[in-house]
Amino acid sequence: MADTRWLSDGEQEVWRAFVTMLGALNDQLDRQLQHDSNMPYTYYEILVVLSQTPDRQMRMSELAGLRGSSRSRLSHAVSRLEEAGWVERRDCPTDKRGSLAVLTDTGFAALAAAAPGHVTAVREKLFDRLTPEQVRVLGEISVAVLEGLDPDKTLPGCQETC
Amino acid sequence: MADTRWLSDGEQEVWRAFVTMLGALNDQLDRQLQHDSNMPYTYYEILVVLSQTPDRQMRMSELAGLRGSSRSRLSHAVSRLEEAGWVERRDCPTDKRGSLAVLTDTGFAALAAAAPGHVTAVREKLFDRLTPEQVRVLGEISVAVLEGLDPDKTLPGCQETC
DNA sequence: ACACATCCGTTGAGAGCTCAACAATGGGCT
DNA sequence: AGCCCATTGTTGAGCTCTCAACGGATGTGT
Repeated sequence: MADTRWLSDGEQEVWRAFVTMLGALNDQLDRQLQHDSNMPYTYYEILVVLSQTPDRQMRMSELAGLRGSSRSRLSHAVSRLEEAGWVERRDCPTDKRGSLAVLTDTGFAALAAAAPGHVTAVREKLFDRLTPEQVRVLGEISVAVLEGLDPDKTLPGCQETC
Repeated sequence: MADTRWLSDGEQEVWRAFVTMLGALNDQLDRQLQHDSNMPYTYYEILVVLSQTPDRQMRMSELAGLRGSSRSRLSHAVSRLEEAGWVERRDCPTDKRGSLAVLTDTGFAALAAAAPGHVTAVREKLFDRLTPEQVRVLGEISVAVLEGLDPDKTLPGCQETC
């Protein structure tokens, strides 16, 4: 461990700026959604995925895997979404172990109400601040980093969902 | 609100990749620290800031502001760090309202032990995956986004700490 | 001096997440 | 069939964060 490759001064600066930016961006987007639509960002993402599904429903396990979330986390989240009336659980017809998460009409309406504010925030905080070239490179970077991350999580494929 | 400027297809792709990358990166770095050194990333950051201070101590308020953390969050965190024996609270001599967070020798040792693993993880997961040009642009992007974020949080200046 | 607004740090309740343990089902192997 | 192990989803405890409220100190204006 004595031969740790420390970061150069330049890398440290980038890392520091990157981490600070990440934290602040997350904070502000999460706060916007929580304040205006009363849902945390992670729940918003769940609703989005369900809404893009043909039947507005999906196996719990698939839903979790698609978003790099643990089963436990998703189960807790869906319980909470159920209390809000935005999602319902249904038994999976083909696998007695399984559950389906189903987006309700109320849930779809809540999502539709939340989306404009969220998208506007993303645009103002992120895309409006960057040149097209920077946006392009940001995409490259994201994909490059994702490919190097542990086993599972490359970009979620669309085979099962589309 | 009817005239929301939605994201283009390209922007959606970048956003999706970016968010996924962010989540996975955070997850893995946090897990590494938690697993190998038994501290969450946010606590690690607190120790780092304190260790870079001349006296290894800082006002609670300044420490919170420097990292974009709420006072409440920092107070809870320092309480926890105190239980671990890594930090101590001391009264501020010039302001009877204030408290100083002081890094203990044990805390410094814990930080020194945690640093190599963390830096290695950052290098492997992030910098080793990127070209020098991508690193440069990532820095640009981070600064650009930071400058556009709400009032307080530009890059923390070094006037008060250095 | 005195009142008033502001700032500092803490506290407690509640929400979301992680982790380990668990019951129930499925699927492969003999 | 029966056995073994993997998979699915849930649960409860513990931790961190947020939010609102608070008591104490500061300093500002009159």
